[in-house]
Amino acid sequence: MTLFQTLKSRHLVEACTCDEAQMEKLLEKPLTVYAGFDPTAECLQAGNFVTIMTLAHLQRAGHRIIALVGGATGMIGDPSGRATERTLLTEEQVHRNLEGIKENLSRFLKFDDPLNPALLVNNYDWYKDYTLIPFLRQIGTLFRMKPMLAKDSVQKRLTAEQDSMTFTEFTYQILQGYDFYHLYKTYACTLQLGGSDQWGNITAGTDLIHRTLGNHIPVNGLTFPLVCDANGQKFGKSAGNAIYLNPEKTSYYDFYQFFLRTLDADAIRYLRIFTFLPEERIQELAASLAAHPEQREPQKVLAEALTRAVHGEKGLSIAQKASAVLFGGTLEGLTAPDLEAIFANIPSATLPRQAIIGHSILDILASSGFQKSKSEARRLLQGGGLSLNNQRVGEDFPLTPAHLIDNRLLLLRSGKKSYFLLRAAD
RNA sequence: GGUGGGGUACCGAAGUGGCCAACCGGGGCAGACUGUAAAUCUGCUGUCUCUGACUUCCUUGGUUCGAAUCCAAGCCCCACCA
Repeated sequence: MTLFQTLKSRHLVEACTCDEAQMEKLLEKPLTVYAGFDPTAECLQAGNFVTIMTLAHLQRAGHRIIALVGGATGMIGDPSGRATERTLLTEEQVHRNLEGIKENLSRFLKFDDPLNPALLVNNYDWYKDYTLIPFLRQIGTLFRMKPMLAKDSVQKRLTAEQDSMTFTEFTYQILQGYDFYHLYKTYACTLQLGGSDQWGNITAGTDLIHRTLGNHIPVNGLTFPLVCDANGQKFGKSAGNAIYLNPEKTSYYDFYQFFLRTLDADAIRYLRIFTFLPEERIQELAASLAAHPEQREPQKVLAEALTRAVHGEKGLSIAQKASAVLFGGTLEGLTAPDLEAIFANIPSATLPRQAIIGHSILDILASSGFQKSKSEARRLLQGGGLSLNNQRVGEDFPLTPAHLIDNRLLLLRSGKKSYFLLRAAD
């Protein structure tokens, strides 16, 4: 199977700037390939996995990988797929984010491979010293208005009813296009990868290179589809919150659970996209899903593979242990340190002991910050959705020292999976 | 700049003097059923000292026994024209 066929079978191909047969042939020889990452957060998100996996496939096949972090473009904001303008990041934020992103990427891409190391570049490096006039003279002159205005991302914003596009955002495609030009000149990079929403930005680059250096220059773009779940929701969000790779932002447990909760209809496709499991194994899991859907074998394999890749054996083990405790039932035999470890990243609060003992559970729910207001707490309690130390609580009552695990912890839970740890301080 | 329309809870959207903490839909939160699935059904969704009280319907003043609803001024948004 050729690399291109592999990518196709893994749902990682949407479109390319040349025809597919040509692309298939191109990928047979080692190329230098790049894809961009927005440094909008201090770490990457599950939504970045598709890009990462595609790059990883290419690196495994012997291509040289460049991960471009958009230090400069991140300060501008990509208008693609957005109805409104992004909040601009500060310079310090972007620099902080770079470090985290490299760390995340290194879980999937080899940056220190002696034969074929991946590269990490930051486009801030080649834009930072530009001042306005040289930029306009040297780079601005390379672009033509008509194609820029014709871009889908621009048209959508210009015709949008509210909130029009700023010049700053409009300039984004110049930077993005010039990135490709720069990487071609510097690293002989000839292929750019991106999500299908990046089409306009990718062609801005290939067009630029063709126009300035000649149509014979073999630069191309390859896009992969944006991943949505069977309900049409964009992949990588859980209840509106992004799933981050950084355990401080998304706990091992939440990360693992996110994949474990994958819909049946998505599980097999996700295995193809997000893991390197061979097709035979995936077929087995598909059969397992069909025969015993309640076992959720594919989901378990998926969650395990990704948690291990991102968080290592240690993170996986914590996530699994936590899952067992949280879905197994009682907290029998668990000590406060156990709970602290399992719930390390779960929302928590510390209150003085005298603010807990003798106070009603209702007051505690609100005063700890677990529930937004006392009314909300009351509704939760009346609706039968509250558990204390994994035991359903039906009505209000005052707390006694007996409720404290190891004399210092309270485990509150709303519904089935929303936990909150309350510590008593002396 | 001119003319017209509009600002109601997380979003959309009713309500145009008392029956309004405000119909309805979406979303969200719980409950039942389940496989930590989907679908479905049920309840809740301003705050509190919670069978009642309090603060809300852009802002500020006013009319009135009583205003989200009427009046005035201001702020903001939209459409068409220039």
